Amino acid sequence: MLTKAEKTKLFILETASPLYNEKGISGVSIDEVLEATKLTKGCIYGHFNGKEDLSEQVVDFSLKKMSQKLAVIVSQGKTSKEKIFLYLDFHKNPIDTFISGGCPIFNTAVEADDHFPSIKKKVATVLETGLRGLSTILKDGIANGEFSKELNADVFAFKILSAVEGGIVISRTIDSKKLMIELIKDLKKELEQYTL
Amino acid sequence: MLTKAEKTKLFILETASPLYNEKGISGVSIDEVLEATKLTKGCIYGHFNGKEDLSEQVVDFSLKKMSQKLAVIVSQGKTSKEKIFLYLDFHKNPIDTFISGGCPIFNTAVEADDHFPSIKKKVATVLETGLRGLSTILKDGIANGEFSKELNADVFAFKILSAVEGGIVISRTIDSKKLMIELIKDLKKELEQYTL
DNA sequence: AGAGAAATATACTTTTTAGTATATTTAAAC
DNA sequence: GTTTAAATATACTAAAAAGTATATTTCTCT
Repeated sequence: MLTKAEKTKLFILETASPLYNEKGISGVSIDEVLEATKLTKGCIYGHFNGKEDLSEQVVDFSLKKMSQKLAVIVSQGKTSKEKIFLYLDFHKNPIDTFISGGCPIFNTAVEADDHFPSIKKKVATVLETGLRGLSTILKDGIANGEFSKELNADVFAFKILSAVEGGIVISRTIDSKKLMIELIKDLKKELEQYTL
Repeated sequence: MLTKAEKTKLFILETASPLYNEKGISGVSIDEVLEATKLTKGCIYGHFNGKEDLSEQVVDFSLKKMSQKLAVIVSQGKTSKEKIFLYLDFHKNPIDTFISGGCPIFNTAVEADDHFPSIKKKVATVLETGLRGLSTILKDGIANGEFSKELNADVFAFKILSAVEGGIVISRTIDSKKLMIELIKDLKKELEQYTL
């Protein structure tokens, strides 16, 4: 059973998570978190050591939540191909995302890049794990005869991840998921070419 | 000839541009712009109506600068294939970018997405223009017999843009351009498959 | 159920950041 | 070159945001 304090902390993280994902780390003030949670300073500062600590923990929470979700999605697939297809299909709706505001991994990567070194490190780990995950699925597929040896797993993993994440941002900005859906179809077709 | 005021304004935009690109709109304070330019409040507020106006004009400046650069790059190519290859090659070094801090179009797209509607509109236009540009090059290539009719210009344009932009962000975060270089090779190879 | 500890609320201070009023300097047109 | 308008600097005010001290409530453990 969770103690009240643990529940409250989780509630803060859950509530602040979309806020940070929409507005970015620098775009969110403590007051906005108070407003969103309807809690008070005493409470927030009881759970976090300050703005920086709060930001880091919220970002961490979002990154973990997103990573776990993707891991679950992919794990539903039996074959390697199914796993990749599930991963792709998960991104069919870039407008309404799992956490509101787009992909937290990517959003954080863009913002942390040049001025949040500790957070940048965390995102780097998440991205590297994601890349390795996709690449491993593809390599397994090659090993068990699903895919041709011609398939370059590392590069195709990077291609999928880059295209999907990039596609989300563009789709959200131009407010249309049409091209995203076609991109996913296209990436599937590309993988099919390597299917034995 | 430029008047002194015009020069100063341009100098502010030039100097603030990488700052905004690195830290994001919400991450930059007026004081940081003063520090970077070594100018004073009176001067800045003489050229801009406030933080919002400054932000918008800086972002606008960066977007224009980047778009123009890309247009020039692409225009160097004689054939459609050359144009696309030049566009791809331009992104071989995602660590040291044209404007420091990555691609301003993409960075702005991510941040403006949910809480800077007027800026979001501007980025949307830039992205749409970029997409149309790439797509037109591909269609021209099909029309003049460079590429097969099998090539879906709109989708491939979106794929290239998404993958390249996404690839930049990932490469910068994991601090390695290795996969980006391979991605570019791979995208070239993909286009080669449609070359007649 | 009651005592002690933890969590939360309230009211405050400090710091940071944005913005303004006014003086001074510099550029451009005559 | 002098005048006038524009550009820039200085010193200030206002607002917003972060952070703290202390009181009160609510859990949790015996």
